[in-house]
Amino acid sequence: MTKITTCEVDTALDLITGKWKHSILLLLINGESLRFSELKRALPKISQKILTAQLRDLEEQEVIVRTVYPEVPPRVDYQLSEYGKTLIPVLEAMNEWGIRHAEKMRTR
Amino acid sequence: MTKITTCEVDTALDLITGKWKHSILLLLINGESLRFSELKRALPKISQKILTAQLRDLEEQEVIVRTVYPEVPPRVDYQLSEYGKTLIPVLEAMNEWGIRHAEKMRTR
DNA sequence: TGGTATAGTTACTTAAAAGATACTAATGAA
DNA sequence: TTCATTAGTATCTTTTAAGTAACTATACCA
Repeated sequence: MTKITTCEVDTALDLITGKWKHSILLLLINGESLRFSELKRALPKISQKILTAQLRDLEEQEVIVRTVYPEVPPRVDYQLSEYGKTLIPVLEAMNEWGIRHAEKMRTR
Repeated sequence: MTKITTCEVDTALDLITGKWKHSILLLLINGESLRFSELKRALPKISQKILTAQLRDLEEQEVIVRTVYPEVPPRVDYQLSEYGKTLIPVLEAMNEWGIRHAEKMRTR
């Protein structure tokens, strides 16, 4: 077994943490490709500024792909990159743990 | 496949995020049981206040166990609970992803 | 009598993340 | 000519997380 190191875990955490990033990722996992406005609608409480910032972060890490269509009004869509898909097992592990944890907290 | 939900992922994230929590967890995974002062030494830049706060959080979620020995000077040690050990696969998934990500970023 | 050790607490400050609100460019449609 | 649409920016404010520094209790040891 490879030893788990703080540093490598940090790297993965950076991509998932923040109030919104993992929600964005999950939408893109489940919904294929989504426009800016669709993400905004799916996360009604996020502000445009924050949504933009988070998307830019994810794009910079090459986890999502941003496609601009030269139309008016503008159209931009976001999808998980092939690379981003490698995050799915990580989110799955967290999801499974979360389900068990919720159950545990419910029955105590 | 179970659908990954924001809410369950959130639960797991809460336990791992913050500047120090996952480092504390990793120390306890690798080092069995550690005293407050040992954790402090292992994380030289954390303040006592924050270390206490993070440990209390983890204890409240039943992820770690706090044992007080009625001695003077006081002795308190912390260890992963059986339940806490169920987090190991989650950290492992993140660790593996982190290693691959580091490699990718290095070779681009 | 004063110093040392451990595991904290308390009160205050700073930095980082997030939020609110108003604004823009370009085009077509009424 | 004005309005609607989309994907943003720019500025300012608030909230949350983290950090700093000083203080405490208790017993032992010199």
